[in-house]
Amino acid sequence: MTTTAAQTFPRKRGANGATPRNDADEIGLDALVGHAGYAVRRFQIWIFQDFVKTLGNVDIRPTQYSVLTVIGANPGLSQMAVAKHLGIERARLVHLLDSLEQRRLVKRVRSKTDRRSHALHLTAQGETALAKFKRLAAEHERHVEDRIGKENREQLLRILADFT
Amino acid sequence: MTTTAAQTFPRKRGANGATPRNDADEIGLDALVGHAGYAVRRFQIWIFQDFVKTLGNVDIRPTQYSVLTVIGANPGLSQMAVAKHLGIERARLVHLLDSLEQRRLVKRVRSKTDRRSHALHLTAQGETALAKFKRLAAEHERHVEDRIGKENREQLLRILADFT
DNA sequence: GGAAGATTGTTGTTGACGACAACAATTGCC
DNA sequence: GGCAATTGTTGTCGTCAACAACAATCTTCC
Repeated sequence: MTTTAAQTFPRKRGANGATPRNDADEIGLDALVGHAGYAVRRFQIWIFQDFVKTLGNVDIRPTQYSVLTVIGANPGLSQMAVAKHLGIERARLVHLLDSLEQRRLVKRVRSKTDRRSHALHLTAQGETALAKFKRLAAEHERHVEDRIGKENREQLLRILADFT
Repeated sequence: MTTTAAQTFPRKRGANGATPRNDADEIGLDALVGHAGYAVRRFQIWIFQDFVKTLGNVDIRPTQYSVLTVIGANPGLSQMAVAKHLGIERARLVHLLDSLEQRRLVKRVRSKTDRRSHALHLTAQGETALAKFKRLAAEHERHVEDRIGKENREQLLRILADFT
């Protein structure tokens, strides 16, 4: 391995099974090393799974969380606006909101100024729920720190800042 | 073609729409900033799209590329082995290989030693095709460099090295 | 003021993907 | 020799991105 990297990490991951490393078979991923997309994809899967697991009790998935967070921070947004700023398709957002509205976390209010659009708001229940979700999300974020290291996480955020 | 996506961060991304930045509306993503998962997800989507676009002419998707690469580097692997080392489910690999075998890039050979399993090999055609794919993948990798910077890309790879 | 065009929410379809469950063929173990 | 485990396969389910079409509603322009 010419990779001067990875000395700060636990070598093997036993129990949690997130990383399927070579177990004494030593197969060469070779050409895949050096591909940013591959590393990012694997990491994204890991992070996603941990998020889902950590917020499992409250049954909130990453996309749902991002929607709630944006609405909470910007009440009255239209679906179009939320979709655009999260990079979600508006068609997809419809179902997401259907679900969140059924759970009484979000409500759609017809806009007075533009009767095509809906103004999105958290319900009172949604507000308190979101507060809880945020605590759990922070816990998840600590898992990330534990996994890749505090400084590495910060650098990651810095590097990817303008994708947010 | 080569829309040569974004050489040095055009502040706004108009056409390709990968990065939905605020267009003079200035909505607060606020709470989402600081979430590694969110940044990674957005980045992953961007990188994925660029890969698909760059390898669009040859009709190869990231997962297919990773399968071909691993088989090319380790001829004779079983499906189980490939699946495990790529973190793909063996059920899913079946369809991937069906497609790649139809395109005469890969062939399944019944193993002599274990007649349950298939030894996977690239066809001659598959070898030359993969060489071309690798050149295109390298081009894609340059797009990543252009997008986030050379050092940042290297740091990213270093940070995520043990997920590969 | 009204027709033409754009936008917003909605419904539906397609395809890639991860997660599971079940099954036949085969192998390994005792 | 029999029984559990493994391998490839098929199928289902739910998430997600990408489109396309549509009705209701603005906006623009003549």
